[in-house]
Formats: sequence, structure tokens, C-alpha cells
Amino acid sequence: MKKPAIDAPDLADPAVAATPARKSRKGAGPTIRDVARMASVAPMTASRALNNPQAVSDEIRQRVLEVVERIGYVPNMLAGGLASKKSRLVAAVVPTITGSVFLEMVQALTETLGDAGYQLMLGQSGYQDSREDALLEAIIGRRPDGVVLTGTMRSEQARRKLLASGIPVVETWDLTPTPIDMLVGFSHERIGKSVAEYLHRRGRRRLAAISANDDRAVRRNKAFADAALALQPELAARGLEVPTWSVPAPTTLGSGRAGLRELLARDPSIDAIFCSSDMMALGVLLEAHASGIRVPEQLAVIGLGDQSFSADTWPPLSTVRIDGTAIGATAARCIITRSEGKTIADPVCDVGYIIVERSTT
Amino acid sequence: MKKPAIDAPDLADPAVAATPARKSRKGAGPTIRDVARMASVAPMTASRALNNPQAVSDEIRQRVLEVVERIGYVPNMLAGGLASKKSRLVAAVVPTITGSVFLEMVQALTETLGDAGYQLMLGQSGYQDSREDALLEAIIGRRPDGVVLTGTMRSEQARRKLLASGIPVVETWDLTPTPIDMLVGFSHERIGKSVAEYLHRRGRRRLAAISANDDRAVRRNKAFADAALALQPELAARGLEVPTWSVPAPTTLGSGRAGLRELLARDPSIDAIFCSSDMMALGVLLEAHASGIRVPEQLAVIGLGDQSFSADTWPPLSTVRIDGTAIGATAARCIITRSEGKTIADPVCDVGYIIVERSTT
DNA sequence: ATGAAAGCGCTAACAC
DNA sequence: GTGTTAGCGCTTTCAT
Repeated sequence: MKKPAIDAPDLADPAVAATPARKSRKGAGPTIRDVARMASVAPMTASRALNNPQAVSDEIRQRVLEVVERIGYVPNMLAGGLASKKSRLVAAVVPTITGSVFLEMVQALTETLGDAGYQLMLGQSGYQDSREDALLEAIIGRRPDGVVLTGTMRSEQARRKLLASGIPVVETWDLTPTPIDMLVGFSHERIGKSVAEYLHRRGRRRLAAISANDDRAVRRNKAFADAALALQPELAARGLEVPTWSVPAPTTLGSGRAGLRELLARDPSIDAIFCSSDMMALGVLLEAHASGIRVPEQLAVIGLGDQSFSADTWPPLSTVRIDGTAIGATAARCIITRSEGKTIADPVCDVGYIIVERSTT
Repeated sequence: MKKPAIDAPDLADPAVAATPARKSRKGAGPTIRDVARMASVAPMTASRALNNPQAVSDEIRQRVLEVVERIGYVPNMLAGGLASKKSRLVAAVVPTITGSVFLEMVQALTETLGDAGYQLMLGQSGYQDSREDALLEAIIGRRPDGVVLTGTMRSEQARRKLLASGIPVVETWDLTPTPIDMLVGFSHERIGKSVAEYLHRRGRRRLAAISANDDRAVRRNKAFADAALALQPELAARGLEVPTWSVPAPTTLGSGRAGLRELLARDPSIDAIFCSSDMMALGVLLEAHASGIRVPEQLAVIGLGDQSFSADTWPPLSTVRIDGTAIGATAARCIITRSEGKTIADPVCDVGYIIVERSTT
């Protein structure tokens, strides 16, 4: 079964290394066999020189690297991934990239992964479930070394497929009770409660909320409203509820402005508003300026996300800080660790949140 | 050389199709051979049923699809890409994802590509050149069907490597005189000139600019300043220049606020400011409110980008609209067309820009 | 319309 | 340390 010697006759002899390629291939670039031939080593040795340098002698390593540099060889990761079953690719799914709440996380992901030699594949699920299945199929097809989900997969079938694929999964931006695999997030319920308590402590007595209508925002808001009513039983006794204005995701500055108008029309006594994004909170601020409402004297405003602009609004915006960078970096590290075959000590990581008190409350 | 019959003896006989796999492979999922065996066809036929449905009989197609569905087979695109030399992966490089100016484009890219069965790989070059080479190496290694660049590759070596790789390249967000391959953008010089002329036409006589310090913004600004001085030779005669405040990218709301303070301190007679991003323009607006400067009466403000919030600021922000969605969608289509082997009629596409007049000018 | 053979470019596993 | 062998899972090509 041994190949006839004519096929690779002189690999061991540097002097005769210039064996012509079997056939000048398509248009593509050089392969590792070209490198090997020109460095007078076996392809496997060239591969080692690149991927596991300390496993070859200094002299050979140098020879190989010199050739690589000279002919501009770039390893084909498709082939490498197929052979080694490591694609060095990580997929991330965000509801949408506009709206910017997840940008910090995506940025941290690209960077942390990039530094470790992995690349990020980005997918947008949209806020409706329809695209999720197709997207997941495309992702699994690439055999990524990991998948980072924002929230969780809503489709039960998608969750099963993902689990069955055996790909490490990190769900983020939430603390789901039944994670698919790993989890890096925080509790939306606790945020809602904390914000209500905080505003109450600051003397506010008529709380309201402007919120996106996605699942996480809804849960946050419910906790917010529940806590507010618990703190002021008299409101509940009078049959009052916590006024809430709900907008379809993604949230915008415009929806913040509209929300304030709407809420005030419904109940002029509102003295504090919790917005489900800083951009909406900024909208509330602008609408307040535009209609002569003083912040924070007449109205307290608190956002969510601590975006890069939030400290610089006028007045500086109080907000709930979520460390997107930490989420992204942690998620990336979880996947890198896992794909190196190690196990994660604790598959659940609560990154928490901080209420950042500035001048709007 | 023909393989002994024992290796795949009964493919043609449906009744004996349950030949055990040669060896229960790793942990991975089913392969096309599993599908083929279970549908009693050759692997190649199963492949055709999936990728070229009209090439197989209805009956076989149905049998194959049924098996695929039942066992949850997801084709391995690494293997497919290796064999077919089409990865169905497109890489995009943006300076940074935060700052959101490029988000619309990235969104349009993911969507347009996704609809055509391609995925987007996202890379951030940062605003300094250092990471560019490493990033490019990682990109080429994946043998993407196309690369979308924001601006161009600054490193000459990187440009050469990219060209040599033969991968279709679309440079965007600019109109460089010597494109690597294809180009979808607009002229920064023309924008600078147009804005100066527009502000002058609106009666403004002391123009200033706040701008990022990246190459494109600098060129835009130079054209802006040149045009302003050309329109008012008397300024030049008095030795005056167009006051400019330059900030490191990415631009923020805070840099807009600081910029206004700085410029006004330098020259209180400034009556119009051109900002290199809407976020900075919003900062200028806020700073103006905070210090009692009336917009547009005392100060005109115009931004760049027409972000989703821009129409809802107070007052609504005038801006230069750049159609990021069009850029992304066009770039995606260029690459898809190219990777289908067709040629692009015109490799250069100027998407232009529009000055959106709202209330701040 | 369907199938068999032969790789795509790389690396795991095992020799030496 | 270094080389050889045998695939990874798919598709191209050519035969039927």
C-alpha cells in the first residue's frame, strides 16, 4: 500500500528539494506541502514548526519560518479545522447590533477572542423568533468552538439542537434558571427591585417606567412595579398601579421622548422614571428640557446600561451600570478554556450591576 | 487500487443499508455518509439532494430530506468549503464597533449576507495600524469569499497580501483614488465643501469644526475649512483660520461638550459648528443648553451620520446623512455576485450623501 | 439521474 | 525530533 517512491522521492535530501508540485493547482496560494518542500522537511514537521514550535529543533523552525515569510504562506484554517476539529471560530448571537446596548460585549468578545487566536462570527437573531432556527443551522454548520448567546434561544428545538451539537454555549445578559450550558449574566428581577427601592429612598413617591417589550425588560419591570407597590401599600390600596409605557425593541431616543409625554398625560404626579435604556433616558431628559420640566427637581430619571454618553448628559444621567465588557471577556474566556479541554469550575457567573448615582435622581 | 468491496458493499441494496459506520467516530454528529446510508443512496447523491435539488429525482430528494430532518444532520461547512473552495464566509473590518457610525453598515451586511446563505466574520482593526496585519492574517486564513474594509488597509504590506490572496475586496466609506478591488463609498472632500457652502448660504459667517483625528475626518475638515475661507476671502485676508477642535477617535458626547467650550473660549464669535459625528453634535447641543446658548439662533450645529436619535434631539439635529444600510447592502451584493463567478459592471459605487436640514441650522 | 474515485489542505497517531 | 500513514467530511470529476 506504500506509495511508490516516485511520488515524494527526495524529501530527505535538501539538494533535490525542488520537486515540482504534482500539478500547478488552481489559483490558490501555497500550501504547507510547498512550505515543507522548500524547507526540505516533511509537511508534518512544517505544521509543527508553526503550531507547536517547541516540538522541533531550532534550526528547522527557523528554516520553515523563513520560507513561510518569504512565500507569504497563510495556513488554511478550513483544512486545519477539519483535521483537528478545532475551528478557532466563535459565534455570537445578539438580538440586534443597533441599539448599542450589546456593543461593549461584542467589542470585548472580538478582542479577547482575537488575542487568543479566535475569530468572532456575528449573527443577529432579530427580536422575533423566526430567524433563530436558520441562524442556528448556519452557526452549527461552521462547527464553532463555542457559541455566545444574548439571553437564550427561545425556540425549544433550537435549544435541543444546540445542546445535541456538543458545542460549548455561554448564555449571557441574564440569569436563566435552566442554562443550556454556561451562563454569564445578572438578575433582571433584582435590578427592578433595587431601582424601585433606590428611588423610594431618594424620596420619590410616584414611580413610572418606560421599557422595551422584550422578555428581560418585562421581567425587570414587573419586579420594579411589585417592589414599588410593596413599598407603598397605600397606592395599591387606592387601586393604583405603576404607570408603564412599553415600546417595541430596539429602544430609541424618540421613544423616550414620546414615553415621557404619554406617561405625564396619564398621571402628571409622576416624579420618577425608570428607563430600560440610557438612550431612552436621554430622550426623557431632552423632552423634559423641551417642555420646561426640571430634572431632578420635578422629575427623577434613571436609565440602564451606562453607555459612553451617559456621564456627559445634562444633567449627568443616573443609571444602572452593566459591565458589558466583563460579560464579553468572561464569556470569551469560558469558551477558550473549554475548547482547550479544561473544565470550568463554576458554569454560572453573576457579574451583578451597580446603580450609578449621578445628577438626575 | 479499487477499494475492496467489503468497505461499502451494499449501498445499492436498500434492504442491507444499515451497514455499521466503519467505526463510531469521535463525539461529532452525523455525516453525509450516515445520511446517504440511511437513505440508501451514494453520499454524492445525498449531497446533490441538499445543494442542487433539481438535479435529483423527486423521490430520492424526499427520502434524503426526510433522513436529514430525522437525524438532525447539519452539513459541515468546513469540509464543504475545503472541497468546493467556497467558504460562504465574508469578513468585515471596522475600526471599532463602538461609536456606532458603522453599525448600520454592519447590520445591513449581516442581513444581506445571511439571506444569501453567507455569514459575517467581524474584525476590529482599532484606529492604530498595529493590529491590522495580524487581523488580516486571521482573515485570509479562513479563505473568506470576500472582505469588506472600512476605509482601506493602511499597511502597504497588508494591501499587497490581500491583493495576492485573490479574495474579492470591497473598500467602503470612502472614495480612494486607487482601490484594491471594488469600492462603495462617498467623497469626504465633497461633504466638507458642501457643508461649508450650506452654512454660508444660511447666513453663518464664522464657521468652526469639531472632528475626530482619523484620516477621513481630517480630509473632510480640510475641505470644509478651504471652502469656508474661499467663500469669505476677508477672513483669510485678516489672517484668520477656521477654528478646529480635534479629538481622538472614537467620538463621544463628552468630546462634543468639551469641544464647544474650547472653541467658544478661543473665539466667542463662532456661529456655526460642523461636528464629525452626530453624537458629538448632540454633545454640542447639550452643552449649549447647559450654558444658555440658543440653538439655532446664536449657534448653528450640524452633525454627520444621521443616527437613529438625530431626528429626535432638541432641537432636531441637522446632519449629513450617509446611507450605511445602502453601503452594507451594496458591498454584500458585490461580494455575492463576485463569488458566484460573475463580474461586477462598475467596481466603483458612489452612494453620495444628503444634507438633512432640521432645526439646528 | 446516480455512483465511484480522488482529492481539498491539514493534523492526529503512530512509527522510527 | 522527524517522518509516514491515514483520514477529517465534503465536493469535483468522470463514468455509467
